[in-house]
Amino acid sequence: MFKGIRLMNRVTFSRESRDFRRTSLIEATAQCLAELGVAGTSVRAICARAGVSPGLLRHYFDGVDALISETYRDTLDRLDGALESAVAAAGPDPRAQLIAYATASFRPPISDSHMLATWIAYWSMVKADPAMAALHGESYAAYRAGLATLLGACGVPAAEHGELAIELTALIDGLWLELTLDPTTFGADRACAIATRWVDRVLP
Amino acid sequence: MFKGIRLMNRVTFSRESRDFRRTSLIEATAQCLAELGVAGTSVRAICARAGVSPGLLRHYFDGVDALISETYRDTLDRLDGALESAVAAAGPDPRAQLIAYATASFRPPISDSHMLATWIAYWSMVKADPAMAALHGESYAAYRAGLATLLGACGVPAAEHGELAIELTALIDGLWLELTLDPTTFGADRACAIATRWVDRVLP
DNA sequence: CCAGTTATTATACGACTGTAAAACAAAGGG
DNA sequence: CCCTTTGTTTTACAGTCGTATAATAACTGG
Repeated sequence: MFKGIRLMNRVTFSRESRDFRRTSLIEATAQCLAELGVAGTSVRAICARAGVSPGLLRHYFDGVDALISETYRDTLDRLDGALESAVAAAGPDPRAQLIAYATASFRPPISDSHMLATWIAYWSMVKADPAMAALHGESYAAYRAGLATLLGACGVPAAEHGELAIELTALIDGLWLELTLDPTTFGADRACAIATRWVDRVLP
Repeated sequence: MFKGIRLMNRVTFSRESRDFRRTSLIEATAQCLAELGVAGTSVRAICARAGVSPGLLRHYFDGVDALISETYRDTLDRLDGALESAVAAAGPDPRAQLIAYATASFRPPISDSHMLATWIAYWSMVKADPAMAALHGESYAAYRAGLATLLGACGVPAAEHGELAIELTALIDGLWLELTLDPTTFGADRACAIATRWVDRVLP
């Protein structure tokens, strides 16, 4: 009946690879941010979610800030993947690809009412951490470049790519922000319709 | 030489009215959020900024969350005032008024690179506090209603006011967000130009 | 099987948090 | 001048934070 019970009750554990642990912690971080917000996300919450003890975080990352930074990088990579998938699924028509790229932000996995908390965490750090600011700048530039390419394929003159890419990016960001802040104002379908209307207004 | 020195060194203080103290604390909160971000804003930071001791906050507000909520309300009131001023300064031309309303967000006092931290604090609470969510909803609806009125004055058919108001609001929010996140991507002038171009594309 | 390596747990630390409440003193009125 | 009211300071508390580190044990190779 008492077989296997330790007097000191230290938990048994299994060793995992460095990659496995880092990935688990990154995923746990994203989940905690999304579900608990910035205020509820702590070393203890993350490690509990990852199924490890709190001291482990500092073994694999320089600190909790470094972990959040890596999580941001991971999130951006996933977003890139989602955008590529959306465009590929749209088929060969340039207009359809542009609309797919533009409206991907209003669908899972990019849009989820929990994602605002995640982005709030990242934005908080962008102003304070040059590495995060650089990540943000690169990501934003890449997104706009993707839009510019698709606008070009739709016959928009090259001289207009830059401004229109900024404009459409801003429209998408603004719609996404309100969608996550308050999904009752308008829903994903309406956001898609608005973005599509913008595209059709602008295309030659 | 030792005249006026107390043995226990308790600080001298002066009494102020309830209104004065509440207003001081609200202003101190906005300043702390803007300059120190969410992570750096605490009861002690706010009260130091307001020139009072930390225990005073709980005398005048139910807690730090209630203070931030009031500060949000105050911020929204100030924004309303700034929008009204911008429109009044634009003169009687409907197009000029619409553009003034739309571009006010890219100029002080609405746009300031420190304001992102303030909005991040508010957004964090919108998802958790129904009163804050209600404030947000009312504010957003009022902003859109203002736009719809100005669009109407410019000859836009009534049936289009709703969608166009959402679209322009989103564009402004998205431009504002990027402007505060990274002012090097494009500046206030370029944001104003983009918003103005949208207006002229849409007006009959 | 044993020894060595190192992933992991457990624990402690200093610092900070928001809140609570006793003590003090500013201010006004009698 | 004295007393009362109450705004304000001071101090304490319980709790949480991220980090550091000693101890333990999982695992592999000889």
